[in-house]
Amino acid sequence: MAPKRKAADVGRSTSDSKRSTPVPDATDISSSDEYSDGPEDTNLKDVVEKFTLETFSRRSQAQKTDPRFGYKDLSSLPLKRDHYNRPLWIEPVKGTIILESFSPLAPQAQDFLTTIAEPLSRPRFLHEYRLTGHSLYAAVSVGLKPHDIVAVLDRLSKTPLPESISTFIIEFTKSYGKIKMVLYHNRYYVETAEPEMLQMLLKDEVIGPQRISSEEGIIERAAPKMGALVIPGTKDAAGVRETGGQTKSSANTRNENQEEAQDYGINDVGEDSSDSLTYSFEIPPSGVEIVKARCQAIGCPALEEYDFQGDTVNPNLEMDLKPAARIRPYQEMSLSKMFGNGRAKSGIIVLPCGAGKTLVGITAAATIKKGTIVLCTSSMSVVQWRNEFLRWTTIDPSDIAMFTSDHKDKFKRSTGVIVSTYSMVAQTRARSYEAQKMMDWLQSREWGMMILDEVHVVPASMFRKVTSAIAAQSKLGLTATLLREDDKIKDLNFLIGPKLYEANWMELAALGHIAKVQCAEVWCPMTTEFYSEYLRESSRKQALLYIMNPRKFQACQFLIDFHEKRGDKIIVFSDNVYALERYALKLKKAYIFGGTPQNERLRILENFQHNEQVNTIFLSKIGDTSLDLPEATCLIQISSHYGSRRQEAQRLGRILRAKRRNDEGFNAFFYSLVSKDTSEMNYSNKRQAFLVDQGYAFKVITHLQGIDEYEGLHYSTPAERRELLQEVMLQNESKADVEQVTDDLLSMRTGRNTTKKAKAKRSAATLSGLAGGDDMAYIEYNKSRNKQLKDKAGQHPLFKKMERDRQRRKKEREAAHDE
DNA sequence: CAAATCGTAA
DNA sequence: CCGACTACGATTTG
Repeated sequence: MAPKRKAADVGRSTSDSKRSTPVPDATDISSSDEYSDGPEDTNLKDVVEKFTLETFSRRSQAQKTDPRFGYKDLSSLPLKRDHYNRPLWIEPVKGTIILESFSPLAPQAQDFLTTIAEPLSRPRFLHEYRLTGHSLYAAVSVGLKPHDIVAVLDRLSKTPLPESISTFIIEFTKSYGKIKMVLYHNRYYVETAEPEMLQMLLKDEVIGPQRISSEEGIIERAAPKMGALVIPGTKDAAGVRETGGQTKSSANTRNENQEEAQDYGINDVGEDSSDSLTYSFEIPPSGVEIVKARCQAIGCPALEEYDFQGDTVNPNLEMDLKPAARIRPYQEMSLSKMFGNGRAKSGIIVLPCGAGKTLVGITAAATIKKGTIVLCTSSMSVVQWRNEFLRWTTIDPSDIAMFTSDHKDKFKRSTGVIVSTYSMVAQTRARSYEAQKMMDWLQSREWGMMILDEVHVVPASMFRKVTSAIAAQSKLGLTATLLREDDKIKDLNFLIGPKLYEANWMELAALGHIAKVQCAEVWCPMTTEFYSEYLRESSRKQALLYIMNPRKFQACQFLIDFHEKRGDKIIVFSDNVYALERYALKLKKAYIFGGTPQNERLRILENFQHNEQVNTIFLSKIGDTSLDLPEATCLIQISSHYGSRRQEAQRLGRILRAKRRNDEGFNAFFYSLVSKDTSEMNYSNKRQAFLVDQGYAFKVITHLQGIDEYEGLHYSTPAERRELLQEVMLQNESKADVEQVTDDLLSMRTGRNTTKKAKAKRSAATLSGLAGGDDMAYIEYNKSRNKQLKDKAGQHPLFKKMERDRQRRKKEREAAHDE
């Protein structure tokens, strides 16, 4: 049986001809009975396989393929006569599209490609995209028609569009975007433009029963049009621009490029022909999740759209952008994708940090003018969102409320904007009385839109609950980096919606919306003392060694000094708190980490921003997300966590919004200090992958110009370095000590052997859990026991260590305070 | 305010 | 492929 399945699988694994493969092929032959068993069977299978179309094409390709190019060798494809006028290379096997970004058509092509394909890498000259199921889903959801996609691709391609690609597009989009989940007068409808699709849905075993059989039956409606909707803040709204006929018809403001683009058939949004009809049937609110899940399972995900203009049930919110507020072209572009057909689509907008994500969210809210809920990751950003709302819109301050652990406002009138955090809403544990009341209130009403800030955190198991917990008619996700190191990012397609827009960092930088950045990786050799220790140690201690590498310290010191003299404001990042502290103290700079009290943080940041004397601060990874950093112009990274691309991007984002960015020749600087020949190099490469794909070039600096003549470097004598090494090793040993001891402690206390030794550093309360203490009495016992143990702190090495940590933190706080 | 607890990233 | 490991934030409670 096994070989048979194998053959079948091979037949099916063609990425392109998935559905169109005719049935009588290898599968059929091999499954006929006379060949099904016996030793020659496998032999025969091989023969049969050899003659399948798939193997054949694979082999013929393999023969021609230069191994250095792999599947990207396109040399066998015929070129069109005028290929030099056309900017695209389309590769038939994986759907990779290469764009020559120097082509005159590149700007239009780029708009088009970001809509239909996933940008993989966009360095300077050649941009790489890939057609995927998801990207096509996104494309049709903003209103593109499959045959238009094929036509435009063919027009832009240097080679005739591979058959496999056009089949792929047509086949995959056949079912996408056909089904819409519409909330109309506060009732949920499953809507489609094709009667056959409707019949199919009604016959479906899961979806069919959900239908509410009403006297209306199947409802026919005219498809919605953009109509008179104008996105506030755009030039249209201001009436500055003389509107041509086409601008009127689809109020996405077209810039010059797009008008040209028309010649190539790139008009991507809102071109529904006026006489089309839609068919829909009603389902109960409780069925929405079920139907969506089912639609996804049968391969035609339902789009969510909110006909907010027709919504008369939810009260309107009086809110408008202030007349002075102008949104930038790319923000406009992203919003036009969202409101393409006069309804609000759910989806995700990707803009780099500092490019005004908040304003996009606010403008969307001001367009819909319904109750809006904003979710962010920290309570800091809650406050910021509220302030931004007040800053950009005419909203009445009493109409915008916050819901965090210390603010539990409600708005007085019937509707408004509420800003909260994910954890507040996703919370499963006991809530305080107030919070519970608040949650009930949140869940009892319907929201016009849910804005999800930093949407890449949503796929985390806890946070994904918010999408179902709160009844919102449309969802807008905002993020700078739509990537995670796990593979949950694709879940967003169905939790929120497709990616509507993704900006190109380089382009924004060129236009001056974000700062230009020079990225450099500084390679610091290890000193011999440190390197010999490095070679001997286990990986964890190695990390400390390469972070504390004296040469790296010197490089850091040198760079700080160099940039301070240039008048830059510098942020130094270190994920390792110990190193952070050592560096900062040695260089006499302020530093902030998790243990720094709130008021202290504010004071330091305040000084950093306004005090001429304070030009450098050290931050732990606290600075990645939850700190409202004043603008900096230079960033130095001395240690970082594993290979987090998102973190790297986020950190870079800290210098993108520099106010001086439009000064002539202004550059922001991003340094990554790496100890040579250590595992740090690997991490560093991984981390940079995203930025490199965005088009940033990392320069490698092996020797800092002028560092030799620099006076007053720390650790310039062997004696100093030995001292440092000793300290570092001591730090190591104390940690190693604790692990050893706790190991013993655990086995002693649990009577179990040490399979769980890694958990040993947890608090004693957890130990009771490990011991199998499930019944309450035992836990209680352990609690009091814990107290006893705690009281004895100082006697046992574990508690000595804990005590030391406490003391250290206290001291740090004091030290920071004195500063 | 500190501690406990849970959740997150990678 | 799953669990390393550590630092951190938010919330609630005492």
